[in-house]
Amino acid sequence: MVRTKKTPSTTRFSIKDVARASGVSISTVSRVINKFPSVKEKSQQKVLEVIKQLNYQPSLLAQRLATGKSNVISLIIPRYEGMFYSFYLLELIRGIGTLCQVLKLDLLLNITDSNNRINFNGLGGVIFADIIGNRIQLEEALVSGVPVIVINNCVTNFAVSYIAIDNIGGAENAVDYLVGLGHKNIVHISGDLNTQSALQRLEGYKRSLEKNRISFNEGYVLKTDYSRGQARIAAEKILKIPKRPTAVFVSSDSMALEVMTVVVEKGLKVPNDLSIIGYDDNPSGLYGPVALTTVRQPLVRMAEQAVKELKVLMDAKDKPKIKRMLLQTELIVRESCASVK
Amino acid sequence: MVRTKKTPSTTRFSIKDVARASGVSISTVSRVINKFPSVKEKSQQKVLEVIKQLNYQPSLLAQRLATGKSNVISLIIPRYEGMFYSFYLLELIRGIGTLCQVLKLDLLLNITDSNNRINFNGLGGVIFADIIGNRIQLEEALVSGVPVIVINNCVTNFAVSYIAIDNIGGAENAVDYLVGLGHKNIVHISGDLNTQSALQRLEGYKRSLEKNRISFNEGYVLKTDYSRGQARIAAEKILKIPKRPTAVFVSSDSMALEVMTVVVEKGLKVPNDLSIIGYDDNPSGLYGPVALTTVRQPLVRMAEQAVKELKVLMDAKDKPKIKRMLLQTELIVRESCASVK
DNA sequence: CTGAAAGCGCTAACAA
DNA sequence: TTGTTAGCGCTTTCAG
Repeated sequence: MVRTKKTPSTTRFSIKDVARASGVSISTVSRVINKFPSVKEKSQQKVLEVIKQLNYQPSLLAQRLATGKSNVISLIIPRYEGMFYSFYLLELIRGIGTLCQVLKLDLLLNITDSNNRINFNGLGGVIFADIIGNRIQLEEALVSGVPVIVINNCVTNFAVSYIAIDNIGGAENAVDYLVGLGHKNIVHISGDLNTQSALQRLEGYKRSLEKNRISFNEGYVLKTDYSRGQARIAAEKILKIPKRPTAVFVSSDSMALEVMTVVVEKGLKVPNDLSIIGYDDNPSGLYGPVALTTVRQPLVRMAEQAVKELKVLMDAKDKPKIKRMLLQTELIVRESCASVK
Repeated sequence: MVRTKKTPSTTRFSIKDVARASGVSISTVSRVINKFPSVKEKSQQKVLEVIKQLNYQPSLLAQRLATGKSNVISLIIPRYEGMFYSFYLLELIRGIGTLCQVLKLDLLLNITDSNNRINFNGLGGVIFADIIGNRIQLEEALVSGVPVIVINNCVTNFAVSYIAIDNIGGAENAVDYLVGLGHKNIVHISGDLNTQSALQRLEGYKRSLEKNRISFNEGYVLKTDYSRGQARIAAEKILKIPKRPTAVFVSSDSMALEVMTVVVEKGLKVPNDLSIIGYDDNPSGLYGPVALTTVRQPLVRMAEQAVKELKVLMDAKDKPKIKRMLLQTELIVRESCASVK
């Protein structure tokens, strides 16, 4: 029976049209599309020609439905205030997006908070760009059975693969560097301690002190929410400490820059009056009164690794075992730290 | 005939399972899913219950294939060097992503250059985040018939809706402001003149000069590729101009910051020795020796407008007519410009 | 108010 | 090497 003609959002040709126009069966067209070697040269030629002529593109929808496998992956981004104010996310998207293009994966973006049920049905895989505030989604993803990979967070309470950055080591190196320059009076401006990164950087700070036999002073840890405003407050506090610290390890570059600004405002000099070391290798660290010494995280590499690993999970026949990777940071020495005698 | 069981990437329940478990037909389940009013209270209850129990989620793929309409939109991002070094893109993604979530649109990300054929089949709509280097894709999209909207570029040679920012006006205002402060000797550091934005900002600069009866001097336009490196070179050239300019209008904040750094390095003062005005309202403009006066673009609003407009196109029964919108900028006065007597 | 059945565009046995 | 056909999971007439 003839059905009323549908009006698809984009009126295009289907495999049937191609088959008809090239005088072969649908299957043959399908074979050509999927590059089966068994198609006779001649038929292939003809089909390819028609495809070009009609400007035909196979419907991904139908392909996926038929094969039962999807090459769509979703990048799940927490709708977290700080998220869009770091350049972290952009680097991530760049890394993931670029690699997806190469691997012929479709990248779906999902900016979401915990109130949002997301439909994992039909997804080939999922990447969580951090999981702050998205634990529920992670749980649901896991239950649904899609391949999942978590980025930038060492998730221990779920059986899931992750790829993160060695924040503890990075922070430890940074403080070690300061100690190496002769500093003993080192404060730390921490980020939002609800985030794992801030927690780990604080831990790295402590470890370095301990290793270097410098006693840890609770009052030397200034807590912030990663915002510039709180960085400013912290900086002012630091400058009021009786025996003024000679160095500060700041949990993010943007905060470090704010600290630098405050210091300069007070008529003091960086690095002579205060050495500052940041974290992130944010490009804007190159501006400011003096170029910021900082810790670089391999964000793009982390992103790419995540996609590669996800692809492995997606292609795996049987359930592969969980992988947990930690990427190392790199100390970027510029001009905001001086040695002290 | 019984087929070999498929192994879909995610093994989940189908509408059939729900139908069976609730003792109704597939159609009834479908009606419940789609909130048809004609379903008997009792059946509905039962179905809903089973759905919850099985944790069933309808396959978007199948839905789309069956209805012939897709609520997937693709954001096409040129793989353009500068793209990922501005915060433009992040703001865009934030605006678009957030609104998509609200409107229940799936957002696909497509980072691509002109070598890449993208499959518009199955897409509900397309947004071009600028079209530098993606003219071919735009053309193909238009041919394919998907609803298209272009952002940040006044495309005149294609019959397509766009929503862009009034760069000419923004630049003109900036220079007017400088003139208002008494400056007559104003240079311009332009961006990559292959981009429309740079071209328009240059145009705005010229218009302001003309309007204010200041003669235009070709040598007062320093051309760059929007990079910091070239900004530095430009800044050095400016400082060598015999009768030193008193103000500079820079085509981007990041370049303006570099100029500021150079000026400070030479032992000069901003804004007393040189007034600087940027463009973008990049958050990092708040750091640096002095807070940067700049031109703010309504990026998030532009992004949201684009999605809204695209939705209109997607929902339209008949072909709606082309819309072209220009959003106004806002001058953000901070401390990098001084008046001159 | 509900069910049967066709069909969306494609893939993948199976048979020829 | 190719065509036939069932079926992916859903929507949508059409009949009841």
